[in-house]
Amino acid sequence: MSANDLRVVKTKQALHNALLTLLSKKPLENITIAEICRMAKVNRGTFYLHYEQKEGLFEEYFQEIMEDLNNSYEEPYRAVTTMDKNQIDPNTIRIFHHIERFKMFYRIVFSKNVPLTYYYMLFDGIFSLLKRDITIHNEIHDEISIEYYSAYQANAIIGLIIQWYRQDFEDSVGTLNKQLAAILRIGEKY
Amino acid sequence: MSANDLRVVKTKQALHNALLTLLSKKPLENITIAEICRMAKVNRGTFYLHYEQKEGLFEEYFQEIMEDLNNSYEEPYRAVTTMDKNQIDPNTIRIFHHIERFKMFYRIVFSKNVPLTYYYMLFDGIFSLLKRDITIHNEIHDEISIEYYSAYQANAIIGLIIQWYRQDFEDSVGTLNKQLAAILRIGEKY
DNA sequence: TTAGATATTGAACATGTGTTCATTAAAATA
DNA sequence: TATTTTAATGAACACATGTTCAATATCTAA
Repeated sequence: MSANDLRVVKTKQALHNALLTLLSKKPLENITIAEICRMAKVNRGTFYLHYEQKEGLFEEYFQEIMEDLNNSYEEPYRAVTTMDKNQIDPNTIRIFHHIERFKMFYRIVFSKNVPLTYYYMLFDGIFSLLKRDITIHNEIHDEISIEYYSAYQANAIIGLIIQWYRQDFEDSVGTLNKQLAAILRIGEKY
Repeated sequence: MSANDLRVVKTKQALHNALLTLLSKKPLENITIAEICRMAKVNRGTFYLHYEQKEGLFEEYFQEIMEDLNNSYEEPYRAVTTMDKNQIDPNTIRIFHHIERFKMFYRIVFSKNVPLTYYYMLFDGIFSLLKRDITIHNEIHDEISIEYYSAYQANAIIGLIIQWYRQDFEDSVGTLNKQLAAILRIGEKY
């Protein structure tokens, strides 16, 4: 199943377009494989040649979005994990910008009938970014595992995003940034 | 559909037992509604009279488990959110005990093909507990929303659990408690 | 205990899933 | 361009989903 074969490229493109069209009309959970194939004019058997479930198709979009997350990150967010938390400029925290930018996708990712897979993709994305920074700045006690610490921090941020999502992303990106900055400052109060 | 009607009780019991038996043999995702009904000797139409998906059936178990979480909590965990983080006795953090106790269930909850619903049920459970404590001790700046803060802390803990789950719960409960205590102590270093 | 209420059943239907296989069409490459 | 390789197709299969409806069985309340 050579990925360069024009036939493969054409088929996948057709499926992508069909899914995107359908997603603009109804949620992923109500879209059937048969439906996607009918719209893409691709044989249903061919679908199974490339994917196991419709979720596999959706995941291909997700990859691109995760790349944007990586790009969004770059410099800025790492400030959060460094020592001088008072010095954080909330506007340098790019992750909430990224979520807002792909709001439409994240509404799917966080909807309750969708499989956990997408959640894990987001988690892994943030996890890697944080882990890299934490390792670089190795600002950690011996007693703490970098894995656990990264998982803790990554999912904490997703916690904010869940809360945000549940109000349909009504708060501004600035609000989210400020909340995060304030929470991170709490530890220092005492 | 009176919940007291003996016929209803009998039907639900049969479905519960069937699901439990099947779950001991294979993951939820590979169990079909038709299969559950065959085993329970309940008409498939009757299933749809009570539930929409097999997940609805599973959720009824989840309720009981969430009650255990509430009981597990009680006094102890609240120490985590109080000010003197140095004083935490890791053994008072009961949540990881709870997870370990229902390991078998949480293996399902965290498996990637399962819908997000269960994750949210766990999240909401921890969220409420934390929110209650945070409100009681109201140890928070004006600038921080209790909702966001609770979501942050609740999901952070689930982050640890995810990491734990991914190593198939090999670490001991004590290890998890120590990791959490150590992480919470970090903020105070500076 | 009986009469009325209602949960359960079985059958049927249109549609979706996941798989197989021989045939056909389109690509790669020599 | 001709040949070879291989992706896509269409048809068929057994099974699952979700829904409807009249007939039946079982409960509740009088």
